[in-house]
Amino acid sequence: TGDIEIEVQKLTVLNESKVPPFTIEEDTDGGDDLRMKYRYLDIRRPQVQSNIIFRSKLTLAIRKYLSDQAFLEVETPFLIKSTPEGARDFVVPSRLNQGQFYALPQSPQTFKQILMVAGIDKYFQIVKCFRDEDLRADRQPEFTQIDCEMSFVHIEDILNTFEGLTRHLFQETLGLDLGDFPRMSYDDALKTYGSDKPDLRFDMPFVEMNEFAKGHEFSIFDSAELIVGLCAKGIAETYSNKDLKDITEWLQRPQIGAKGLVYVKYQEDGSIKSTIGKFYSDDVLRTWMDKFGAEKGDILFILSGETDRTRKQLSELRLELGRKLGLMKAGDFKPLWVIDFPLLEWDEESNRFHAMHHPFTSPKKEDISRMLDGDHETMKALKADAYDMVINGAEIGGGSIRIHDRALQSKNFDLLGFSKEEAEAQFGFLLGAFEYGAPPHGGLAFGLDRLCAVMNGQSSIRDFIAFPKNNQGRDMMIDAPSAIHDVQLTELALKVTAPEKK
RNA sequence: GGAUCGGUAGUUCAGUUGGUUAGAAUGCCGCCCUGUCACGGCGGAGGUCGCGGGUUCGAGUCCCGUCCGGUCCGCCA
Repeated sequence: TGDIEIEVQKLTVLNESKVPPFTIEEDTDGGDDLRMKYRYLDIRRPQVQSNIIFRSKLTLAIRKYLSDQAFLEVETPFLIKSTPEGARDFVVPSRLNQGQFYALPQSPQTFKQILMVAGIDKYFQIVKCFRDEDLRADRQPEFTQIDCEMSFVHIEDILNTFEGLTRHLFQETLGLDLGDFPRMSYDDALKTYGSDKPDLRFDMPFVEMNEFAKGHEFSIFDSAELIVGLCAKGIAETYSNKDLKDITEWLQRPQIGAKGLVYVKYQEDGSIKSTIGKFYSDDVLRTWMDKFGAEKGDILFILSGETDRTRKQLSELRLELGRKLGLMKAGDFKPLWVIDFPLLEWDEESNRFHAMHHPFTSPKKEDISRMLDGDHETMKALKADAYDMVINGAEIGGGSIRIHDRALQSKNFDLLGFSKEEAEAQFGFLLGAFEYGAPPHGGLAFGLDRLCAVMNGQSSIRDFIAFPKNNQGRDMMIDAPSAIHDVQLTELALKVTAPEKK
């Protein structure tokens, strides 16, 4: 800012530069595509540069904190046997074993568990993971995890340890005290916010309305599995008919898929205006206001239909209102532990159970006996010692207490549809380890890129990664012939793309 | 795999119901100014309107196809 003046006496140009394709300044005029093509110019911009500096500082703070807590950083291999379930694997052809492939790890999960059996009681690793799935603003096919595991611990130990780490990181890098993280069960999160990663920077909780909204000859509500609404404060006078029409249409887009939106306006003069005034008297609608804790000037938004879908739709509406009404303030951080996830998730399509977290997750102690001889409905209701850390509606990390008993692990594989042979072939290494006094253990993994993005109030993780992937990724690929130049792959092997999800 | 938005100077974009020579800002080049800092003044260069086909007297604009990109859904244990 002009504090220092330099009198130039001699100027040597070390190397000339062409005119850059976009302005290399705080605010560039370059589009995403151009910035990626000339990433070496883009990274010169203060914005991107400070992101990369931040990431470096953050990983240093992580290593320091965990080391001080006696965690050991241990590397695990990248060229490994494929682990089914979950995402598609990236594969690498093997030179020595024609027609065979390595998979790149989706996470070092089994390796870190083996380290627990091996007596590395506190492990961490800042490690690349690979999942062959489509990109998103907050998702890259290769991404970095802060991967952690501890032996002889209960769920409390883990939550406290990594809440401590997170609090330390915010304090150290942003000078912010996050305080104690609130906790919420998975069931409550879905019931109250329609999401397993609610953004708590604003409240706007759901109110379920079946009990008092049914039985008024409004057939849409009467036939719905769930009627649920939320209250938007103080917008009744400013939210126009056009706004209401727009938000309804927004909800009806195929991505969200709501059938329609019911609103009840409680206007400043005390009058009620609603799409369903024909079925409900103003007096009845006023009693609704009490249930929502609504006051004059508020609007209730109500959706109905099948439970899961309706919750999800209302959750989208909640977030959209939060954005539109400016309730997600920059610099505001609201962390949350979501706990007590279900162990299993029934998949209608493949007609089998999937692991909600992963196949090594332990059911809650009190659920173990029910897991061993329960029926289908019991299985659906099993809860796991699994948890997610959520900050501002972003899933920052997640983990679980693992199974450390061979028999229980076998039972879990069984439930997930693995045959004994398949389980042995895929996970024999780990199952064998469990037979030698495996300690109780558990851990979690943070998404480093997401943590960086959330801490800096950015929605995209892209600018924390020096060389991110774009959707095509062509610039990072080589043609098959040169990739496998000295491997005599069969025609069949050449056609292999990636193993399909089982 | 699906939905949706977009592709026009180096860049970011505008371009009406189809109608002369396709514009703006910024950047770039030249000259002038020299305490400026988003400097200012004057002048100038720069476009196969993604690509291919069609309709039309006439297409940046309408239709069909195709390629590329963004966002979202599916997917992401």
